[in-house]
Amino acid sequence: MVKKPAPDTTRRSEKSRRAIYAAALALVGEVGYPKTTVEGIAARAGVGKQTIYRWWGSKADVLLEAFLDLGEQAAQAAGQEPYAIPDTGDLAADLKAVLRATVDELLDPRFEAPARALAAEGLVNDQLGREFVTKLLEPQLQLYVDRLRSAQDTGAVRPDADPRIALELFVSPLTQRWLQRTAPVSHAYTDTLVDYALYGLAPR
Amino acid sequence: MVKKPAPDTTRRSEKSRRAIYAAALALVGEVGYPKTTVEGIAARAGVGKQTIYRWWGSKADVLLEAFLDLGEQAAQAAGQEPYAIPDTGDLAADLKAVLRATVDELLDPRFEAPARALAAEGLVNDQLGREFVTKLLEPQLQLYVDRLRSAQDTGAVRPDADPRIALELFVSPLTQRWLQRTAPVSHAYTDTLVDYALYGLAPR
Amino acid sequence: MVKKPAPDTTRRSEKSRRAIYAAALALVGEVGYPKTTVEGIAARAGVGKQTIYRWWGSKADVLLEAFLDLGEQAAQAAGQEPYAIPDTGDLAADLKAVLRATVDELLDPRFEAPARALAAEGLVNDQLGREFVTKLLEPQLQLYVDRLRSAQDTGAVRPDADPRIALELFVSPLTQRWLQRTAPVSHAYTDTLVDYALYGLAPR
Amino acid sequence: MVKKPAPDTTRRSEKSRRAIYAAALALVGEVGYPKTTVEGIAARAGVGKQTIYRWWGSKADVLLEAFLDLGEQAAQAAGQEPYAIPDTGDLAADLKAVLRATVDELLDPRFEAPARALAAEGLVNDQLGREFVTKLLEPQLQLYVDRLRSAQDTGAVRPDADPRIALELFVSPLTQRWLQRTAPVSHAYTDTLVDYALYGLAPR
DNA sequence: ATGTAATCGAGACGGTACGTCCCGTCTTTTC
DNA sequence: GAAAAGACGGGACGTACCGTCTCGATTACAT
Repeated sequence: MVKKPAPDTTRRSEKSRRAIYAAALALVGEVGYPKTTVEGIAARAGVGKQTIYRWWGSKADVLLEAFLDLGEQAAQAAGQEPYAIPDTGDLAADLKAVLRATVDELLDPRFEAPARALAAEGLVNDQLGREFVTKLLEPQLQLYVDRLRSAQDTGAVRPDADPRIALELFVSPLTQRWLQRTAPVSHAYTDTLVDYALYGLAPR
Repeated sequence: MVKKPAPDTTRRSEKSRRAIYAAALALVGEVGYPKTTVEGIAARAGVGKQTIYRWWGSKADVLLEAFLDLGEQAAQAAGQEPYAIPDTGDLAADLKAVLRATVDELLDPRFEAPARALAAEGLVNDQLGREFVTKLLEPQLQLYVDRLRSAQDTGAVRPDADPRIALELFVSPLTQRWLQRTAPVSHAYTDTLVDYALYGLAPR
Repeated sequence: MVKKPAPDTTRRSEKSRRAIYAAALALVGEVGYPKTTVEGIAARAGVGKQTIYRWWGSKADVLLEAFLDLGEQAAQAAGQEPYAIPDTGDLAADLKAVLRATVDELLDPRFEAPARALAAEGLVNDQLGREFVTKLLEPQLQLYVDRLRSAQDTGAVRPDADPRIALELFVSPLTQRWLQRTAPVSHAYTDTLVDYALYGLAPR
Repeated sequence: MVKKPAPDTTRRSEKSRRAIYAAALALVGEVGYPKTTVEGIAARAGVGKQTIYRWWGSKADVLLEAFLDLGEQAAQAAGQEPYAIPDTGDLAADLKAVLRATVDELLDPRFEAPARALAAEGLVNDQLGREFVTKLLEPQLQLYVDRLRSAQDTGAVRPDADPRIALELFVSPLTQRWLQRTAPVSHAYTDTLVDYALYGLAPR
């Protein structure tokens, strides 16, 4: 197998990289992912196609990095953002707060188009799906695992519950509603999810 | 606006339709959705491209119909299938049974590739997403709504719980694990989901 | 070896073919052969690139056919063209007349650019060179062979002279001057060539 | 207009220049002129592309210089070569001898590829054509002019013949046969050319 | 039983985008 | 300050499919 020689990262044009990120995100937002083309990104970024192919393997790769970068930018802009779920002692309140923030983010049009596109591509493209999950999804989910573990310590959650599964009770429904547009998402909705998940559907 | 005259359905070639379904499903399984092309389907089905464009609007449409047809075929083959969730009086048992069957289906390679492809396309293509949800997803979910309503009548589920949200506690996690491959799905997993959803994460 | 299936000639678009010929000749004339691109020809002809690649293997092939067609058009337009060198009995006069006509043609800008381009490409591209020679050059030269043979019958040319070589004495110098622009060509020049060739450089 | 400052010739790397010549000639011989690229020459010569663009304007320029250099090398290697046509008093014999040597050179594969490539490029590229003719062709032809002038002094050639045209009678046919491959070249062929040119085609 | 109109397999067509190859320029580091 | 290295913006390559458009050949209905 002939591996093409890796390009020299130290010579890379930062300006072009930023322009490519911006163009990719803009195009996905404006014309949608399927109509976003490498050629279009290059033209919009004022860049040669080869500059894209030199550093990325596909438009999906570009978009993933652009999206990760967007997340970092937003994080920095928001000041030192916690990267942890608050722990006020009131689990229900903490989860509801975080999920409300998540809802707001999901409804932000700047995030929506690329996030949806990446999720879709990840379903069908194994390699990208793997990256999407490990780089974006898992770190988020881990925060819930941590908070639930803490709740188990204080007795707010049953000690035998598997936190990795438990978090799915409120996270997955939200994700699915948003991705598949089966129904609108709202703060009331996520509040309800938390209540159902914590206290069960069966009468107490 | 000139609407193209609807073709004469009575003259439609049943043989071609079936060949197109078969070719579409086979190709999606073999080379994946993105590499499946209308041209490829036509060639494999021994059919002119126009025959596809005459009856469907895109490869996604073809695949959706092919998949619906596949479902019907499977249903008929399986004899009278319930199209309802059993109601033995034991809600937990009934849900676990249905979800176990669902897991088995999701792991069937014949279903996996096209289902995943359609889900992915639906995320990014509004019109198809809508159809996917209404024709495939909603009917399934409605069965859970019905069963949960019945459970509310018998007092097994709190009367104030919204069944449409309640079902998401166990259905969405399964869907997401399967679609995004965040973790493997199994009978044990869905059993756990049902328990958590019914009895809550908080200690009783 | 996988030979791609020959396209169906009967379905070929005559209009596109003509448009491609016209575009190719125009572009070679306007921007020169090296800057003439398949893409440019397609755009100018209002044709998809594939339509060119379906019927020709390269821009050189296109130009060769376009040029042959141009010759046929011109021939038809000129009414019954001779396709033979006149035979008035006066060999010198006949050759001078034909060569003067050739000079006029070589100086016609409509012929010059494509002819020069094809000659150049033929030097470096064996396959095209072969075609250029057999389809364009040889038929022309054969006319001289015929006329010289006739001259040998009447005693105007030595019977032991090889006509195929003899004709080169006046044809090749003209060709080379024109192609390589070593010196201008004119009626006087070709007249001189005929005289030198017939009567020799040595004193009589 | 800003003319780029001429680089400092005294600092030029002789080693690189030689390597570039060698690479250019080798590549033209191996893959042909059209597939010979500046990038390829640079890589093969172990040289940066800029080093080529600093000293030459195009691959044609490089090849022309490389070819001229090759000629000088060959000349030096062959010992002090005459750079004049021998003058034994027998014009026919002298011309035949020189033309036989020329035939040998034309058939030498080391000369063939680059010479043909340069001739072809010259047909289509005015500037290079001009250089090719003045630097390579004309000096050669001038030798014939000189020898024919001398022959006119001794009465072996008619005094009113224009030597510049006369030489074309035997030189151009040879050139054309070789370049356009209309027919093979050989010693017998050039001998015949000389005879025909000197004594004419008409019976004496 | 025949005429006729629509579907069918086939595939050429005008296009768009692909991913690759080079162009000629520019920048960085080394000698 | 030339040289090796190679990233850059750009343009064209030749290919793959798109969705539309003719072509006969077939087919199934209305006469």
